[in-house]
Amino acid sequence: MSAEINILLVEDEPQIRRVVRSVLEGEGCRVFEAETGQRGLIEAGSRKPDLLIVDLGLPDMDGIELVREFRNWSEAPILILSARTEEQQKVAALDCGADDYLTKPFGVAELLARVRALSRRWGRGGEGSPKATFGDVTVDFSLRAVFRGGEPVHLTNIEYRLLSVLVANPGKVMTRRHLMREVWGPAYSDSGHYLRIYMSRLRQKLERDPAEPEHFLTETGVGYRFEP
Amino acid sequence: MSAEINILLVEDEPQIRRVVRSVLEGEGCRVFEAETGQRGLIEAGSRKPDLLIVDLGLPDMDGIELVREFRNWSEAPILILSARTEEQQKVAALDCGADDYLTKPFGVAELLARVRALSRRWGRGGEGSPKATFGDVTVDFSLRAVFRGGEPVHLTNIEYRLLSVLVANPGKVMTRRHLMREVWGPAYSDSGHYLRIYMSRLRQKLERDPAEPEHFLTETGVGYRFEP
DNA sequence: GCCGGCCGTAAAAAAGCTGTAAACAGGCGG
DNA sequence: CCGCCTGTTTACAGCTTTTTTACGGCCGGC
Repeated sequence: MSAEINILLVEDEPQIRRVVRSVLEGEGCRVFEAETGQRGLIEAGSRKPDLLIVDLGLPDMDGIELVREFRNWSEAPILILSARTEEQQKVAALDCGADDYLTKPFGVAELLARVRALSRRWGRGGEGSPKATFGDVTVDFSLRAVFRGGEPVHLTNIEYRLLSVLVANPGKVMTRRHLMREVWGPAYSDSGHYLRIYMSRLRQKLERDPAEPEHFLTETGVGYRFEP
Repeated sequence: MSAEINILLVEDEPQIRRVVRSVLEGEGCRVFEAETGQRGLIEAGSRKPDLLIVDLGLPDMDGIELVREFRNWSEAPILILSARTEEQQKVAALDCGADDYLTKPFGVAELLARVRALSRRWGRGGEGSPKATFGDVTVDFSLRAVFRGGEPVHLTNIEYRLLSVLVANPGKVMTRRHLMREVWGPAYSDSGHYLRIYMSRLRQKLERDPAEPEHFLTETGVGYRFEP
């Protein structure tokens, strides 16, 4: 879930810092800390966090000011922590660009759930998209797109499915039977004629020299093998 | 700000419905109401709200169940209202796909601020301002308006929704099924005939040469892809 | 060297999918 | 009541993908 994301925590109370940090790190996040607003802005600039958690009651500056500054150059989601329950505070913070507002005291489970909700929204199509790379080719599975040297390569449905199965099992010999079942479904019992045709097409589209394939190798009498 | 956006309010208590409706309409939103979870799902399917506000304590079904169902076909933001303050409730709702959780009693100003925060996030296609640009076309999500070379282009409801979904996922292949669910709702299982028609209209209105589209590309056998 | 199985490529034919125009229906305002 | 706008249905021409069909090369056995 929120694994692998970077979080910057701007909070002056050491106890809260400690508990928040430990619980977030328990979820696999990387947590950076800042004790003051000034320090927070500097850390934000250098760490490029994916999520900002800010206490409104900082000693040196108003948290809202920090939010406003941060929003000048980053779209990352912001979660406000605050002891103040006045509605006006919440409205001001949210309208300045914060995305959520949690009043102290809060439960860690709720904090985690809100962090998850924010990072779930934010993570769309951005960073953690699963990709595979070999030679000058990259396959982006979440985009369902293939690029070669930066240029997009158009693959047919069958071509893409075949490629997916092969790339998902690098180095492993895939029997013709298995490949055909994965791509055409269990009904097809063709001796593997289709496979030769589509392998040929894949090689022509993705291999440097289709006559001497480097990545899509044939295992005579058995099937094919993908080598990154 | 939140002008022109459609909101569906699922709430069984008439008083709360009345106050929420009036305050949201005061901000220029269109508000639809549903008294039960069943009715809420039906309304959601037909009204295609841009934002869903749900009371967890519905008479006929658990609000969480509604959230889960809705999330099957739409990614619109969800704001939970609830009298329950137990942390477990909040965690469950947020983890099922809700984006924010507000406990009763709440202030209308805070409600509005949270609605603003959610709808502000929602239109984010690109960077900075809630606008998207490609070729000589700009889409202003907060105005729900489309301009081409500075001149306004009129899009019908369906055309606009389709455009929004596509533009929100640049470079990604969107399956016909997914597009239809986002635009027409979960009920439609049409094989994708509508889609071709409205794609054609979008291209005629927004592409330089509709016969050779540069931005709205078709992935034969799969769906469509938007390329900025 | 000859033969037979296996493999790769290149076409043509069939099937299925796609784009566009145009007719039809229903709501809404004048 | 009428006309306009929107969304839906229908029809058809054109294109892409898939499947079929055909042909030539490689390699080991004999």
